[in-house]
Amino acid sequence: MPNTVFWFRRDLRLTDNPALLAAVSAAADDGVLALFVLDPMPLRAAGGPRVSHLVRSLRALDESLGGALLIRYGDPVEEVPRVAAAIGAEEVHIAADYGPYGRGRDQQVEKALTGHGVTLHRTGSPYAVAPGRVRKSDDSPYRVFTPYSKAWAAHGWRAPVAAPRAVSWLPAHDSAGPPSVPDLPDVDLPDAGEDAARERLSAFLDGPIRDYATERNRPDREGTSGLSVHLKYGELHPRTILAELARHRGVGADTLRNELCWRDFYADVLFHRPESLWESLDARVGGIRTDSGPRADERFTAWASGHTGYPIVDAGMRQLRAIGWMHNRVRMITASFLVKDLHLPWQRGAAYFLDRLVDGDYASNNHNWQWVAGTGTDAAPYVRVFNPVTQGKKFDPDGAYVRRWVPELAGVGGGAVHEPWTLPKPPDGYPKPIVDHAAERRETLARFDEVRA
DNA sequence: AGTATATTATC
DNA sequence: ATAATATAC
Repeated sequence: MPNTVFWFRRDLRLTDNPALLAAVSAAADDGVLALFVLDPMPLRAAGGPRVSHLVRSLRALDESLGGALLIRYGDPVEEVPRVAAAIGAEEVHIAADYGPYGRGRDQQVEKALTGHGVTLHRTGSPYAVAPGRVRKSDDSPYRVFTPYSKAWAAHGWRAPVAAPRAVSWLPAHDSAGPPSVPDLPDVDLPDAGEDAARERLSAFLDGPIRDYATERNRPDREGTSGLSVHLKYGELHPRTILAELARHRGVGADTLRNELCWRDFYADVLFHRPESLWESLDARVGGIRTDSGPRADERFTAWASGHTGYPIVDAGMRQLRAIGWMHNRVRMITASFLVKDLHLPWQRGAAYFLDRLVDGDYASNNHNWQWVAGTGTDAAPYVRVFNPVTQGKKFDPDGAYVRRWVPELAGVGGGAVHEPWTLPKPPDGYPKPIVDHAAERRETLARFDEVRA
């Protein structure tokens, strides 16, 4: 096998990725150099947890492979041709995702490689079923989740590949260090790397999966799978999870399988309709009146910084800012608040989430925002407006989640923390609600009526 | 995977 | 009186 360059996009997506692993293993067995050339990392403070996870993940991978990975951080359009030339590479493998979307950089790299005598391969899909594979009998894509999920289950998925064999690598000789990681808050971030991912999966299957269906909605407890970040960085392949789930029975296994199906479904939607990343799938609902201007900007800032006066919203936004992760239930609540209570476009919130989330995935994030906004594939016959107080009381009944992330409310006991404005002595330093939920809900319903008419 | 209101069940 | 269930938007 000739010398080979492997370019992985910002998301590694190597682990258990059959095509990529086969190519990497073959190259490694021949003693050729394999490389990771990455997009420039977002080094703003906002990306801190993400940069941290990526660097730790790469180091773990390097360690598991004997410490001989050549890792470069830089613009792939420049770095891939440079490295390919330096090692006389005849092949370049690109791990592409989402098909039409995201091909832009690939094409730029491809263009930069023309005339260098290299063969370009696109390999790998970080999904259980590759986007575009599950189709209706007339070959058209599914537009609704439930029929897709049935076809997805019927389609089935390959078994995950085995872990890579022991490999012998040429010594790394690159001097470029990793990007500096911005100062991170003093909280525990999840461990990075394949071993950590598999440990998390085992720990989840050993217990939490039993009550996953309900506990996953409790931000005050550790009831989620915690696997999203590992999926994001390719430390765990969905097929690995599905293979393990096959050995478990029950509603918990069914629920996680369904979540993985959502992930595949939204990637599939993006594959077929790449414009859906930032354009509303339902143009009519997407045309709803939104607010802009200085007052809207102030409200956005209050939302992003966690100062809306609605405790569950503020707790979520502060958790996101602190650790680059937010509980999924709270993601829905905070997203609903931005769109339905503050009347801001969903794209603004989606962009902020992508900027901050360590597990932020284009397809899942943006299509879930469309779901919340009512512009997505899910055509509910009613307008979903999350009530932040009801949701808080229901899913954080004791208020423990709010107290953990909103220190101004730490002294308020029990579920009353979800409506501090009703307390005889509202705590100092915590803002009053910046809008009245009941009034804004009516406003949203009225604006929906405008586009429905 | 929503919310508000009405109805029925349960203490 | 409060909780579970049903229904409409």
